[in-house]
Amino acid sequence: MMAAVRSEFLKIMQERGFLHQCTDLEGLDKQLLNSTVISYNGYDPTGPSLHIGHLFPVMLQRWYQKCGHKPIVLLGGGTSKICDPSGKTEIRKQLTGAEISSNIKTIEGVFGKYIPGAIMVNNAEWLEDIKYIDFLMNYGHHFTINKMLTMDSVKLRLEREQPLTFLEFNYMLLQAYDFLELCKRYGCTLQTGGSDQWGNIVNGVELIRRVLGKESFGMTCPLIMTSSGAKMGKSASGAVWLNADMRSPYEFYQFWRNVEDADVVRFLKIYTELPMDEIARLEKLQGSEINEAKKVLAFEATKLCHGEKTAMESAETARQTFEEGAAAEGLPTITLPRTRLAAGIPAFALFKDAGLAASGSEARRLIAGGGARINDEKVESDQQVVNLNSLSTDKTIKLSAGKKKHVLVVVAD
RNA sequence: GGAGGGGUGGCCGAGUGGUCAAUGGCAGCAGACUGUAAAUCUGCCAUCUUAUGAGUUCGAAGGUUCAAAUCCUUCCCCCUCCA
Repeated sequence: MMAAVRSEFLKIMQERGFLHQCTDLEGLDKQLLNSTVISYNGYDPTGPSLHIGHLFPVMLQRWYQKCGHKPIVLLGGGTSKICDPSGKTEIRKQLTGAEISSNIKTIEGVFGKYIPGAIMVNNAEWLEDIKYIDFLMNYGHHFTINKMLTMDSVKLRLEREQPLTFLEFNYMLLQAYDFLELCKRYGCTLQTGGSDQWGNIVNGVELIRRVLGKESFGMTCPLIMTSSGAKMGKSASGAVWLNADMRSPYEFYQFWRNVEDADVVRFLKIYTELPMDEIARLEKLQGSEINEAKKVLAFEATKLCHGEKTAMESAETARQTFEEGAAAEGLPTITLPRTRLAAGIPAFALFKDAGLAASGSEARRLIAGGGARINDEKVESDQQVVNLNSLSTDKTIKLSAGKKKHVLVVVAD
């Protein structure tokens, strides 16, 4: 059983399911109790937005700040050029400098929302100018190949007989160096991360001890999977991004609204800031009542990401759409010129244009499978023509692919 | 450097001259059942064009053949063992 912790932060981590491993739980607890501790969590800007998978450490850092400590958000502008082999079975494509800096630009805003005022640094700042010989001389002797080979990230690749390049092999050294650098610059003594980061984190703690003779800590969160074993963050139509221009708040809301029963409570603890006793109350719900808990989850999570007003709008859109079967305004929308509609559009083409199918063929398949509806009426043929007569009284056409995906077509004069 | 094994659709993995756009599993999509859940059952699932259609696939390029993912040649890449 885990030792009883006394600091507010660790208590929260424990009861909400954030805690997986810690290099020295008691020691860290004491530090947190006695002083303001500075910690960091690294994010590699590998995409143009963070997605739900990133939210776990973000929430962790948010709590950390709330508990009166100082979180540093480290953007891996330098390390993402290398690709972390941790948790990956094969090499990922390398990013160019331009991609990385454009990613950083779009990602930064999200941190501002979740962890306002956090220190943000980019490790390119110190990694870019590293001199190879100097680096080897100063730090190379602190690492042994023997130990590096025992690291899961390395061992796994070797066992699976998948190539691990020297480039990737170096990732852990650079991450350890990051921690050391942040310790020197900001007095950072705690690194957090996902459980796949454990090896990298431990290396950093070790390096700090050897180089600075200073104690530091590492803490990881469990790898979050859905109950059915899927990785967090993907939905039917791809990653669930946090940036509103890549995934609308309504869709973000729907992602949470649609989680499996078995995940609701766990997600409430992690992805919302609802008090524990409130969560305990929701936990007691049974059967279809669980939908209430899902609504709370969806609303709270959306509120954190997109603000309360938007969350309410999303909830309302969902309510109208699913509980009233209406064509709610907040649904994703496409606009068509009146002339085009007047000329008549075959159903399959319209579904394609609305983004409900990736190609004409896919739209045909959807229609053939009986999953396509126009204004809630099943589309019988892909040749069925949609024209001005299809407009409902409020000048829109509601297209549905399956029961959950709806798009409104509005006409522009 | 030598010997051997291998590269097949998002992934795993069959197929070793025609019946192969390619068995099966996973993932995905849709339908039924439900609670906007899970499980289960059913259908779809390389791609594309308004289609009982089409040009293009089995690492790459050539060749043999009426006919190739399957045979031959060259090349690229990966793995194992030996040096």
